[in-house]
Amino acid sequence: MTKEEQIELIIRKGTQIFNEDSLRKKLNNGQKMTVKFGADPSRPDLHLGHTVSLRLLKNLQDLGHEIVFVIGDFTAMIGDPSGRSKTRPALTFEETRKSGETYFNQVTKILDPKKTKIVYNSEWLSKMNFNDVLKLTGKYTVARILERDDFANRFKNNIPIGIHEFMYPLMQGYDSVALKADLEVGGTDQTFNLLVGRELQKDYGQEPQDVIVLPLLVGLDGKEKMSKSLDNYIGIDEPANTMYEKAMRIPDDVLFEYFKLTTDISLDEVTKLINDDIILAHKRYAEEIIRMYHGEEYIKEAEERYKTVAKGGVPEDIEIFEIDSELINNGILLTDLLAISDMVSSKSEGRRMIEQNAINLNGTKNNDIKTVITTKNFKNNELIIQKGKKQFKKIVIK
RNA sequence: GGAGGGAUAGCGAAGUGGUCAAACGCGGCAGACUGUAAAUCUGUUCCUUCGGGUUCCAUGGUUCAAAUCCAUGUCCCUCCA
Repeated sequence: MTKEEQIELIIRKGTQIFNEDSLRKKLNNGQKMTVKFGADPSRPDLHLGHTVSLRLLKNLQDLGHEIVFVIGDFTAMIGDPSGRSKTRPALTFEETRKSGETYFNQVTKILDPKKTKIVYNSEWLSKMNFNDVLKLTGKYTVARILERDDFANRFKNNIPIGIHEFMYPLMQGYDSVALKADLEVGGTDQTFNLLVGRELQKDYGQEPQDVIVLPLLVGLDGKEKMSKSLDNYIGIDEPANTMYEKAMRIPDDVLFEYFKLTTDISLDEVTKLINDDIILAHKRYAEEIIRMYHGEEYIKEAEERYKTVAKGGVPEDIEIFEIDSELINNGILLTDLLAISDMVSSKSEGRRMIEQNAINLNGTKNNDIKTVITTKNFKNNELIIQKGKKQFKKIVIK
């Protein structure tokens, strides 16, 4: 690929670019850029959604630019005092460094570690005194902050906004000042914050960074953006088998997006694949991501396995639950077994599952809630319980 | 500082003394149909030894009986200053 082609590829990926002319100039003159990318330290498990940006960053690295990941440890260490996001407890210094390390290890699966740097924004934010903070806040107005969509919505719907939340865009923007960033990359949900960086840099007498806004990858539910917490993700660390399965489950009408955002296959080819045979297109996608994150040699096995399992077969890598022989010898109610092996969250739910004909014991449906499990139900010392189509557990007597 | 409104299951939202384990919608799970897709239809969605037990922000109180009434507290919103 020529340099011109590489540049075009980079430009093409952004849904929005501020400012394209300036970015082209910087890319063309070959001067080494500092490319800023904000990272969320609380969830370092990478999935395909992250790879949309990472792949672009890789393109930039290939042109010789330096990628700087900014870990927002400052806010993470304070925690969110509003109490509404209980999922974000305050982290200790050590914890933030550790997740930074994990982050680095993961992103360098795609990126060149030599051209990748991790920094923590507490390095400069924690040194600011109240004067500095006032100076920073003085650069912006409430009205301008309220331009941001999610603030505007919350305000309109009477959902509280903490003052500190108003500060987040400013803090993120200030990161760009501290780093003297030339370019920042982020998802469409970050557009506002990315632009604040530009404004602040101007105020602090710097050349404003350019910004590439990337589309967000929608999750396997076809609705929400891909995220671990919604469990609609394909992780790049997941086994090839799982990737294959999940790839087949991508809703048809977003498959094109997946190809476009996460692979290098030309869009013409993708269009053809999808129009010709949607199922084959899914398979092709599955092969593609397995090739990228595991290797060619894993494809065949994953495909074979998918075929068997799809036909109603039983996967081979089932989670095992060991049970005391005493319990089995005395006989245990199926509802109880389901509950203690964690297949259902309560005995009541277990009973419902049985009643709804969702439970399969070693391949045979069982809808009697009074079923008692004894050694007779075991074959070669194992009992495979299937709940619904996708959940399996192998019970083994200890 | 003053006046008023509110907090109900994962979420949204009814319910204002017994008929409330709490309508309805979304989401989740399961069954049918399929391509382990979507759409659609059906069932289900606090726990339970199936007798019952524990829920409607918290703590006290009134009552034979409280999600519902009263007191205090916590949090949120609106208007005025």
